Amino acid sequence: MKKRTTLKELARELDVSISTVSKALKNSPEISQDTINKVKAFAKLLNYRPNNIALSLKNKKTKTIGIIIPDIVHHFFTKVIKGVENYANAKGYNVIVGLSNESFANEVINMEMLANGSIDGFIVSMSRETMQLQDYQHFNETLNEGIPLVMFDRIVNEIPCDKVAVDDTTGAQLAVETLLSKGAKKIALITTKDYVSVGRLRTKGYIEALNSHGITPIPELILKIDDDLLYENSLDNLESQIKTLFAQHADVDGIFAVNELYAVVAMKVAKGLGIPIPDQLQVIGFTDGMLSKHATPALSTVSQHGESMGEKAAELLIQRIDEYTEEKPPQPFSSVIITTDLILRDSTK
Amino acid sequence: MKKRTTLKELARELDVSISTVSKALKNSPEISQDTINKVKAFAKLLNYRPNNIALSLKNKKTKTIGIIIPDIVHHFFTKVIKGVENYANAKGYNVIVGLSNESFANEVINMEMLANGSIDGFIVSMSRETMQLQDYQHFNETLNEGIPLVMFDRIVNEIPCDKVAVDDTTGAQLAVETLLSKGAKKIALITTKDYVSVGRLRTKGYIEALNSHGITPIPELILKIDDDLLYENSLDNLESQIKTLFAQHADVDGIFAVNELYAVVAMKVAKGLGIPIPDQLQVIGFTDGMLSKHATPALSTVSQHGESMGEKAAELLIQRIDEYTEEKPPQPFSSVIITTDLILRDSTK
DNA sequence: TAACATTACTATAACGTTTTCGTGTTGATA
DNA sequence: TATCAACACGAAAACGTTATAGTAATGTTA
Repeated sequence: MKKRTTLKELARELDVSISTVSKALKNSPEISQDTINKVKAFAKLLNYRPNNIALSLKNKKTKTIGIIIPDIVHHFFTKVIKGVENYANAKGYNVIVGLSNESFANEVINMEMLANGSIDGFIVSMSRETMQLQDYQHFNETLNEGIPLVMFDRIVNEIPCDKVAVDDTTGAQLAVETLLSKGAKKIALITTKDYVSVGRLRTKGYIEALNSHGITPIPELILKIDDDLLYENSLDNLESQIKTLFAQHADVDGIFAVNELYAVVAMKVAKGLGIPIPDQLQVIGFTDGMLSKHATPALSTVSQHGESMGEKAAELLIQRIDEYTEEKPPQPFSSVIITTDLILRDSTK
Repeated sequence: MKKRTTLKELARELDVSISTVSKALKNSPEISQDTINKVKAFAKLLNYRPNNIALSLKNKKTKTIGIIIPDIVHHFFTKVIKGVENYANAKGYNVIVGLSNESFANEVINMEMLANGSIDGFIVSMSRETMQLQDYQHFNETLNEGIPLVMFDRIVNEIPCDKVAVDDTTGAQLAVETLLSKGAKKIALITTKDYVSVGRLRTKGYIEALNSHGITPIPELILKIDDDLLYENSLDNLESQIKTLFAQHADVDGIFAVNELYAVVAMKVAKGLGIPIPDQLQVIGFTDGMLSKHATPALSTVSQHGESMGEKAAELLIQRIDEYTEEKPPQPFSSVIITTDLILRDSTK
């Protein structure tokens, strides 16, 4: 268990100054080829590698970016992380992950932990609680300190920063219109409470699609689930609500759900009630994850391209970091929309 | 966009020395209460927070740990990350994620990137390629440099470090024995190639269970899938292999699969062939993820408790880091086994 | 009142780099 | 042979901390 080799040690052993060693390793023209060779050979021998922390301190940049997400067990978020990693690593950045667990306090703590010089910028998707409380002070503080921030997926307009979002409304609209075009007459919606932006927007898409087809949305067909359910095992409540829906509206022949779990649970309930899918009931979900692919029947769904979102977010962030460090004039903030794709599988005709 | 406040600025503004400011903020008895109050008030006013990087350089520890995994889209790995985060954050550590994408080169690059002072220790699950190549040099180098390492899940004995594993063999054995006790006579196995340690060990459990019941394993009933399939969409090959199996051995009445995806695909094929589950065919998988819970029928499975594994790994690592920094005598390496649980659902009788 | 403690600070080194600005040898030039 | 580049290197500051050692100005004691 040896200590890490430092420039100082190399210098001492080679009987030259630290400066010389540093310059030699960087092929400085100030240093003779002879010395360069000697230093390099010796450095390789001792397996010298520069200390990143010292470099970070000197350069005032850490070459790492922090990503704060509500939950990592969600397939969508892991896709985003993967995208961020792809882009960031290629650019020589590391990625540090903070989990808020949908809690405001955790989000704040995590960001504070990282904002003290550990990272050059943030990529964030807000926790549910933050959206509820509408307290965005920690974001604004971060921005004020000169730390760039890119928000994705769960976005709010109040924060002046780059954003990457999914075209939730359009995606939902297309899904519902597809259901209509495939013959569904009475389409139910399973969504989240309105404070979750993505739920709200997808609900909007659902309503717009119906309206544009001259159909008046029926409130009873809209199930607004408390998002807690997603993260606990207590899906029973969701199941019973869906059962009630079927009981009261036996003629529902289409379901659009704002995530794949809701969709899969709906299918499960329907199958339990002996309702054939897609013959009597067609279902479309949102987010193309494991569940959609391997459900029976395979779920038609709106694919969000999480990996692309992550890549785009990383790109925007690193651009912004460069802008700061190179003291370029600030560009206006961009809001990138990643378009969705409708993937038709066996839960639709 | 102000600059970060430093001790130096506080000192200048307050017309005292940097040392005084530093000590005042730490309530040093050397400093008068008067000055302490003044400094603290001013520091709060300017929103001073110490620069982590400078502290890292000084303390020679970064308070962050690196976790290197083959893939983040796997539910099991995200569970582990969550466990690591839980424990690490509670101890004031950050978690930095590196993805190897199952590639040896990526694993090496990622570790090198982090080993240059960015982290205090590693938690690693080897990439598939690394297991194939059996090249563990980067691990040994890391250890030689005094950076502690904890391996989990995909483990190899050659590396002298702490380990956290699942009792793969026992778990598999129990699963197969349960299948037998529930009346299955002819049990097939869907596993990975042998170089994947977990696949090999679970296969061992399968064989031992059969042997202990006086049943001779039939090679044709053992499908060794190339793991590539897991990560691509090309599950078709797997499906066709399973179909062939059913065609040649119509009397197979039990399947044990070494992961949940294989199990779910097997169920899908069986359902396609009109084989009723669990009446005519019982299935048990490994890893309790989304797929298992929401498959129809819900999949009986061996639960690995990924979150506990992550927590344990983090605990071992941080213990080891403390041991290093406090220069305690080295403890022998521990190999912790996280026991599995068999969760019985609807795919078994 | 000289010696010594105590108080409340300040100066400085150190962590491992990079970089700017010297500086002492050479060899060439006038 | 005095002057001046060119060359090859070293010293020192800087990044933001902390910790050790030093130092004035007091107060206390014999």
